[in-house]
Amino acid sequence: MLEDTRQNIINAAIFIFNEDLSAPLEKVADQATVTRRTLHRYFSNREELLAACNEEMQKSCGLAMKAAEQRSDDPLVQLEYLLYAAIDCGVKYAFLHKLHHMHGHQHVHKDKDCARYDRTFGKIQHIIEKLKDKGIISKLITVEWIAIFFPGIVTASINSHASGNMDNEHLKKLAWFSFSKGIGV
Amino acid sequence: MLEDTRQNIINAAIFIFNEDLSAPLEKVADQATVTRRTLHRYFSNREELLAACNEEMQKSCGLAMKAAEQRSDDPLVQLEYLLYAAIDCGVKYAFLHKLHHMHGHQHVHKDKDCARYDRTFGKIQHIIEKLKDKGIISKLITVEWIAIFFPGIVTASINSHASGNMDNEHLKKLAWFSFSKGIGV
DNA sequence: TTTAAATGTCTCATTTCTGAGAAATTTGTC
DNA sequence: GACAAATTTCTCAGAAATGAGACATTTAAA
Repeated sequence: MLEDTRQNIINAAIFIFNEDLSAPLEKVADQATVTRRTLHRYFSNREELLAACNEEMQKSCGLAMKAAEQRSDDPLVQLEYLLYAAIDCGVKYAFLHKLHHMHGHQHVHKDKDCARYDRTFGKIQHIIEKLKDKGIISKLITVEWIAIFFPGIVTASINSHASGNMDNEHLKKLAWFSFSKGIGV
Repeated sequence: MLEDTRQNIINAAIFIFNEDLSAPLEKVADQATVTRRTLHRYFSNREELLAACNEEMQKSCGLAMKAAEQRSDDPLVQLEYLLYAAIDCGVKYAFLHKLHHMHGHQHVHKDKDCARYDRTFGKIQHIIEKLKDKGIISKLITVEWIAIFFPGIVTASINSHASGNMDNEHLKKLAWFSFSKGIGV
């Protein structure tokens, strides 16, 4: 119950902060159907809560990405699973990505947190390069663009899932179709 | 000069609010290199400023989309121009889209503002349907997904543009490649 | 160069957000 | 049902954000 509440608050925070980073903590409490007072017993301030969100997102996304990658040896299949995994991570992926690409955030690999982020998502870039070498992906498409395109597709899928009028598995298939065709596979 | 400042503040607000809707107004003022006092002389409160942002985005995006559409009669070419126009609108497009798809915003066509938004971007959906009827777009891809995919590509392009390491025209071409292939053209 | 408009500076009252103590209430467990 | 833990309720003080008045300074245009 104790850990439940804590986790519950973190999830609520990720959900709220993803849309409005400076939202009052009361909104997070409301989202978690908890009193602001309770929230403060778990997290003494916004910074601490944000740190917990970050930890949760890093851990959760990290595990999901790693598991996805290990499901196959074929880089193209890996890429497909990685896309599905990212979509499954949902808001956790979206918010983590936002934090690391926000204006004002200096993303440097030297930073512990950025390094961890890079370790989780750098795989994708690596796979892309491999596929490009093999000639599976059109040489005309730059790696930089694909690195932007991938999270673009993921956040699009998450938005679609949020608006709710679509079967999740079908959605993922569509996302993969658009992504794979979009990089010239 | 007077209208300059006003416009300047609005642009700054769109930029800041797009990333952080509840950001203190001081951040907007800073972004506009103006005092908070000056900002308040133009907009007596946050709500008024947001309304002005909305008006600016609607007007600006509305004109751009209309112009793009009129550059051709071929629906596929229209779609391409619409994508370019949306990317050119940049943060204005991104924030407007966000506002109308935010959790908590009930998007109903009856609402004046939502209707205006729909009038501007409904064209895209209409074109998609036309292309689908003609068999140019794969029947397997749903219109709902494309309606999500389009803004996904646009925001991806905007993010890429923001991170700055890419030529704008090239970026647009890549975006169009990924979008058109991604919908099965 | 003068003059009016616009902006900046300093200040202040008000509101909202934050963080936490203390007691009452609910929840889960034995 | 009794007990302990967790949460709520009520409360309050301090911090931050907001909105605006009064006057100094800058800017642009005649």
